[in-house]
Amino acid sequence: MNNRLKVLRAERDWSQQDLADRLEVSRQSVNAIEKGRYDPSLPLAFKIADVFEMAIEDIFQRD
Amino acid sequence: MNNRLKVLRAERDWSQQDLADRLEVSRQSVNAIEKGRYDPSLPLAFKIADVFEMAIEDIFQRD
DNA sequence: ACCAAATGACAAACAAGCTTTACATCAAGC
DNA sequence: GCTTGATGTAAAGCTTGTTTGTCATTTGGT
Repeated sequence: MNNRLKVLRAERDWSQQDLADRLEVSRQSVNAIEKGRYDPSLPLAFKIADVFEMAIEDIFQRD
Repeated sequence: MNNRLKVLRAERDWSQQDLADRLEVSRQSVNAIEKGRYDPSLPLAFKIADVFEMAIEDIFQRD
């Protein structure tokens, strides 16, 4: 899965830590997901979609 | 997370095994997800959305 | 009543997601 | 050159997701 986290963060000028705080996960999780080292769980994907006010499909794409 | 798998299967007259075959996962996984014992991974959620030709958000809802 | 298919559940084992801690690198500002 | 904030990575440990195997129960058809 690809994701647009880095861009979406940049658009809002959020650090990985800022996003991690909003998602209530560790900064390392945000980093790992952003770098594609693993995919978020479905609940976390929903939370991410909430935070960015977008559909999951508009944030994550199959590769 | 709630999900509409049972209904969506019923609409198509698919058994859990039928769906499992299409998703390329075990029947036990379909059963467990359907019964809410755990949530699918994000990649599997995407596959489910593909199979039903629906958005993830229209199949899974936060509870 | 019988049979077969479908469903629900559990256990053991392994894979993937997430946490904390910790360390290294990089860029910006002073 | 030093400090600070942001980023990338790694190890160890816990939790969650998925598999295979197995069994019990339910349901539909004949």
